Order: sequence, then C-alpha cells, then structure tokens
Amino acid sequence: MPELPEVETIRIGLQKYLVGHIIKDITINLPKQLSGDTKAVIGARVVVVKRFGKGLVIELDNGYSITAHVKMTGQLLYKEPYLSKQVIAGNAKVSMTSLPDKYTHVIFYLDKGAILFYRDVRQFGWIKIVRSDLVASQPYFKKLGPEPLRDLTFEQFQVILQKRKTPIKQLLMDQSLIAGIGNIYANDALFVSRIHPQRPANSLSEEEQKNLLHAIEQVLKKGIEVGGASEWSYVDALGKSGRYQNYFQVYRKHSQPCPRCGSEIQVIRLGGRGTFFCPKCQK
DNA sequence: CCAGCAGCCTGTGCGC
DNA sequence: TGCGCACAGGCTGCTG
Repeated sequence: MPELPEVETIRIGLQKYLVGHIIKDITINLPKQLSGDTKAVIGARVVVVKRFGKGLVIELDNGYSITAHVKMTGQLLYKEPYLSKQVIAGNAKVSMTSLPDKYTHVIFYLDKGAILFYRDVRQFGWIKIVRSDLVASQPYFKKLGPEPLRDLTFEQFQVILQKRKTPIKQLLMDQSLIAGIGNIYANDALFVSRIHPQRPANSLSEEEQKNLLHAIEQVLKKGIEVGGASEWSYVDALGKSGRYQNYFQVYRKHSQPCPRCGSEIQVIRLGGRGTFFCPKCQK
C-alpha cells in the first residue's frame, strides 16, 4: 500500500518521463474514479510532478493540475512503445505488455504515442482535475500535516506528541498531524526506536521522541532508496516493483522471531489496523 | 470535539 | 477440488 516512499517513487518516475508531454485525449472507463474538469487537460503540457503526503499533483501549463491518490491498489503507469521491453526487464509484477487491462479505469493519451493510465483493482483511489491555484484548498491536501524529510522539525514533532494521549502508532498515521506515514513505516519506525505502538503519545520521553523522529526519517529514506515496498500491488510509474518488503523489520512478521532479540513478534489490532511489534524490545 | 467504526471494493488465502 | 467467507487497507463521513 503506497505510503510516502512509494508515492515519492511514482513521482520521481512521472517527473522523469511525463514532463514535456502533451495530453491529447482521455478515455474514462470508470467515471467514479475521475472527477473535476476533465476536458481542461486536453492540449495541455505537463510541467512538473509534485507530492504532498500520499497525494500526487501533476501540474499542467494551462493552470490546471491532475491530482491523484492511489490508496492501496492504484497504479499510475506510464508507457510508450519503445519502453515496453525495458519495463519487462525490470521484474515487473504486472506485465506491461498486457496493459491497459480490465482494471484500467482512466487513460490519458499523450503525444509521441505514449500513454499514462490509472489502474486500480479495488477502485478506492481517485483522480481529480482542478485548477492549480485551488489544489492546496482541496479536502485531501488542505488537511495534511507537515512532511517528514521536508519540513517536520523536532520542535513541531514534540508539540504534536505532547498534546495527545492517542496511542503513538495511530498518531503517526494521522495524516492531519504528519503527512505520508502509513501502516508499514509506522510499524517499522516504532520497532527501530524500540517504542511500543500502544504507548500514549504524550508519554514519550524527550529521548524517545528524538529516537522516533530519527527512526521515521531513517525508514522513509530507506523506503525511497529501494523504490518502495511491493508487498501488495504497488509498482512505480514504469511498472517496476520496489524492494522495501525485503527490509521489513516487524511488519507482517507476526509469529516470527524478532530480528533483534529473537522473541516472537506479536500482532494486535490498533485503530482497526494490523499492528506488529516485539513485546520484549518495544516498551 | 473526538474516538470509533461502517463503507467503499475485490483478490487472496484459509477452513471445511 | 471448490465453495464461502474473513481479511487487507486509506480515507470519508456518520454516529455516539
């Protein structure tokens, strides 16, 4: 499930391949996944691709932007004829040769025979076309908290934690407090910093706060470095899988030995989400 | 105001 | 083998 590192990896791919392309036409197979002024993108050129939290913003040269959230199973894929072979070589989970397929809900036809398409098995994601100057006031983008690796300072982090007695893991995943962290990186960051996921956020000592922020930055950077986690259906803009799943410390490792002390990793449900931790290392 | 949870979906993996 | 069902998940919107 794409979180900050996965969405950042998609962004990097789109920034590299999409910028400069002109959108010629759109095909909409599942109307509920696309909203806004869809006609506005026709004839416009892609200028830059940005990311805020887990959201993507593809800015066009006519004052409009394509905003998107891929939720769990969404994929934004770029394809052009001469790239097909190269893409398959990149250990793609999805064979790009058979795409677009029945899960492809929106297709943007670009110049030079390239396409950008949105594929989403569970149909939870969305694409919204809005004026660029209104992106920041859109419901999803409006309520995003500060970005780790970009503008989240230790002082801010401390204030966020001190105010609340919510279990620390739930707090980390609250997008309005800190943007971009999901279940995978929340679990792993807490393991790295040896903090129990159920600890009230305001109970952390200053040292624990520092360790946690450092761990968050560490796991997110590692995630980006290895192209994200492809535990489910995540692939980047060229259909390539990431490798972070090989670095999971505790996420989905229940009943397996803790990589640090050998104790059995436990699983509980916290805020309705699977929560994995080592009962011995994490206090 | 905040916490908790249903709903949105469908492929996967389990038990029988 | 095949069926049925719980489960996974981010976010919105509703309820208590």
